[in-house]
Amino acid sequence: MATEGREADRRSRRSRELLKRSFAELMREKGFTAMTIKDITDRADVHRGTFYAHFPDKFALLEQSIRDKFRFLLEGRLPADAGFNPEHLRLLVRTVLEHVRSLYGRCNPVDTVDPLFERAIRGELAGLLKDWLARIGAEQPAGVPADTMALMMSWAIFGAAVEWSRGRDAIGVDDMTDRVLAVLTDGARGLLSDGG
Amino acid sequence: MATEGREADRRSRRSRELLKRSFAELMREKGFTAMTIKDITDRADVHRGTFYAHFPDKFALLEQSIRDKFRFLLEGRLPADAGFNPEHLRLLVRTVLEHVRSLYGRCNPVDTVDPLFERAIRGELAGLLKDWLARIGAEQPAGVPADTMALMMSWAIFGAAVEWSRGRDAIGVDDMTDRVLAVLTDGARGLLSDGG
DNA sequence: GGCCGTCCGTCGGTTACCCGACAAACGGGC
DNA sequence: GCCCGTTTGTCGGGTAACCGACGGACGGCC
Repeated sequence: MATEGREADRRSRRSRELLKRSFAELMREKGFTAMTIKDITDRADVHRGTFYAHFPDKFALLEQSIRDKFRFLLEGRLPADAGFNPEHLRLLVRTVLEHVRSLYGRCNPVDTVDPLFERAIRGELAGLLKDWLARIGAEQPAGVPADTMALMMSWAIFGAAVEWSRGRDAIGVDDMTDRVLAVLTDGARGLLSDGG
Repeated sequence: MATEGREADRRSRRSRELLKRSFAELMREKGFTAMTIKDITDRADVHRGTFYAHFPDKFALLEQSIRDKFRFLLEGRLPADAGFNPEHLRLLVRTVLEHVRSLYGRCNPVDTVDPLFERAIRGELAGLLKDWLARIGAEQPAGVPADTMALMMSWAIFGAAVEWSRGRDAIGVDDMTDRVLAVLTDGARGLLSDGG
């Protein structure tokens, strides 16, 4: 499986890259369900067995390619050395909102791979947040470990994005971003302290 | 070394191809003497040691690439199932004449790799002729084995081409082709029988 | 002269990959 | 139902490629 480590053996990196590339091409040409493992490996000029050394099945490769695409999107908008601060968090939230909406379009577009998309994007999101938090170093106020914090934030952001994408009463991206940020930074404190 | 066999291991074929491709690119970009083995393998994304598993040195790769180019040129002009007959032989001779002239240009163009070019093209030529003769099957009139016949023809054709390329008194390609063909098919019989 | 950086060619140990074959699951046609 | 072709996922044995290090050759520079 090789763990996607970035300093892996040269051969491993190459095979992975070849598989991803040919998968992307076939995605455009005949779509996900139509393509077969052999199609992918033939085009990548790689033995079929090698596929299974890298991915458990076709779905894992799809998920990986979604993650890659999302990561690529983020790298284009965020500075390379981005950390956990209001400005970057705003950019992040906004990007997720737009990306999810563009995927979900109006109705749910894809047949059965829906939860796969969610896992992929949420996973990438959580990973990024975890990195940011780790770079700050300090523990969170209430002794919450960074992992938990990152995970919950990723769910929150993603959930908001999905809900917003489906909603008929579409408020603007900017407004929605504001709301999400407000919840992320302050939580429900306001409601608990003075609300009923 | 892997003997260039066409049904070799997939990995072998791929590495070879990557090396050749990156060699060709570097040939255009910085030339033969300027490029280093590491340049080639870096671009091919292949370990330096792998290079030596395929080619003894840079010169062997150059020779191989010349052979490939010449073979490609021939495949474009000759039918795939070409055999030993007057029409194909004429095409072959003509192609060699033109190719050699285009390489040798006016003066000798390349520094020290001159004999390398000769070996490459002659070798390819002899191989092709040997295939043709083998497909006919029958032995030659005087019991000359096909190998010898092919080898001598290749030297003859190539020598004529070189001489013609250098000659100031340039007769046309067609005329020269005729002459070469005449010698190839009839040898010096005419001179021996009635000439002095 | 001596020093240094680069390139060459080779080697031993490790690993990712290839190959062919296998059983199992699926779908389509009779 | 049964049969058949295709795809899937797995496995054992063999091998090409990787990696890192080595000694040596070459050229530039002080």
